[in-house]
Amino acid sequence: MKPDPSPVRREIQQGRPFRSPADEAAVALMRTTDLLRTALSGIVEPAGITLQQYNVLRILRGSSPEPLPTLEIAHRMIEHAPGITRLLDRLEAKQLVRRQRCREDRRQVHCWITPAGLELLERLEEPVHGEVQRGFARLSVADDQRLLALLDLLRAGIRDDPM
Amino acid sequence: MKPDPSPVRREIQQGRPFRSPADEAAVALMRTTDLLRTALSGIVEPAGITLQQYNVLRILRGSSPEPLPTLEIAHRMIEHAPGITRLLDRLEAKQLVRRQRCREDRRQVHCWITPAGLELLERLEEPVHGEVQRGFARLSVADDQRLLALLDLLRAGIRDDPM
DNA sequence: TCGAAGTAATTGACATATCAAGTAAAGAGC
DNA sequence: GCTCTTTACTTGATATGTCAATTACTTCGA
Repeated sequence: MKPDPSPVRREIQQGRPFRSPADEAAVALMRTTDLLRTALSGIVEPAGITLQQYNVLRILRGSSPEPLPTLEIAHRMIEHAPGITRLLDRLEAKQLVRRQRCREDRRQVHCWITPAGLELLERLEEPVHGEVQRGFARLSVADDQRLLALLDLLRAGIRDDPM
Repeated sequence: MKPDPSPVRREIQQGRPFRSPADEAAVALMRTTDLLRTALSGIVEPAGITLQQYNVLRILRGSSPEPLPTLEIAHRMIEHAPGITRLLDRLEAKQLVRRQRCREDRRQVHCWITPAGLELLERLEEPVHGEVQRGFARLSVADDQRLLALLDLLRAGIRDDPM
């Protein structure tokens, strides 16, 4: 009797087994994140911002009332974002952030979150948190921490592999 | 003495702690996947295709020599892809897939991978597998399986939460 | 203090993604 | 066989992402 293919293999209807557990975990990782992103986008986008824009607002709230220079925001983002300037253009157009060229170093542009931005974040806080809680409902707190530890290891491995 | 902030918190320079372990794991998940995607894109894109296109080619190789209808490919993709038609347009332009309207059901369009597509996949096979192995080098096989199990649980939770 | 090198951010050209509407064919019900 | 619904895409409009080149400013080093 054939062994049951794993959940990931069933989901993507892959006939052959994966070449290694790491390959299977890599696919599972991307699928899972895609699902999570889709779920969170579904909460954040009705409010008129993308998940990345939401992330930028949270970063700016974190430093507020201090401003952050543009590229510092890019560095702190969850997902690598080369289009940071235009992303900020859009947030500024929606009046959710304010920008001003820095006086001490005139190459930099400082960004702040506006009161409207703070208010929007506040409105989204509970729904986003709730969605994450529901998504993770089947994992215990210990599971969350195991997952976290594995992901930390993985990031360390990906980063210092010579690409 | 202050407790050391977790790796994720240090990476995104977040001052305040996360609201729950699940929230922190969600951020870690997105960061980790972004890193992995970037690393894999770095291997696949020099060959002239995106990671999503690579994924489509692998799906078509999986079913080859049988063709797959367009939307069936979309269903099997790792990452949800509404732009499947144009994605296939690009692969067809590169002569990596071939399409033909289905005779039995003329609404469907059948897609095959071409010999050039198969050859490209073969060239990328080792580098991609190698990159995954190196990235996962710090995790044991048992770790890979733990990670996989946690991700399977998580996907199940995200899917049947009423969004 | 002058030029070379480095940084911070912007811009332009182009590729890709997203969403809503449209088209064509198949199937279901009478 | 004739409408109605559903399915399987396709298309157009628009937003967003990506990469390379450019501008403006600072810093470093002789």
